[in-house]
Amino acid sequence: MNTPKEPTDSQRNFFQDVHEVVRLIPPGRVSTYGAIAHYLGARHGARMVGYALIAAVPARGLEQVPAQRVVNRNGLLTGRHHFATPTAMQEALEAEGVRIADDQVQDFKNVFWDPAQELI
DNA sequence: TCTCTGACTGCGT
DNA sequence: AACGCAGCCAGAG
Repeated sequence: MNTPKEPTDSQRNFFQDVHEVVRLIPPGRVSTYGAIAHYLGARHGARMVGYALIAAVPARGLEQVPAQRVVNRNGLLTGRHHFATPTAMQEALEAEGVRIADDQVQDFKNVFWDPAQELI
């Protein structure tokens, strides 16, 4: 059987794959949806990466999937509204040493962590 | 069953 | 340089 309870192994695999990459992001560093999508093959589209994070909702365990370390290509905390609190994402990053200003990561290029380059 | 939106990005005009 | 559009896949109405 194919476990009808699950949508499809392929989809679920993608979700878990994203979670794994996000989990590999070191503290004090941030990554982007596009970087992760590209690392996975860029065939899913950055959108799905963000969508996968929704399934990874930190509400279940922030340490399990540090989605706060994932921002858009502009270094903007686009998904902060999805956290338990609108400032949870910012505070979580600041707690790790990442400076945030106006919902935007400072020195983004400096704290940017590319899985395809660092996690070769 | 069809349509729309959504934690995005890159390209074209 | 700035603005707009199309592409990616999946879940919800």
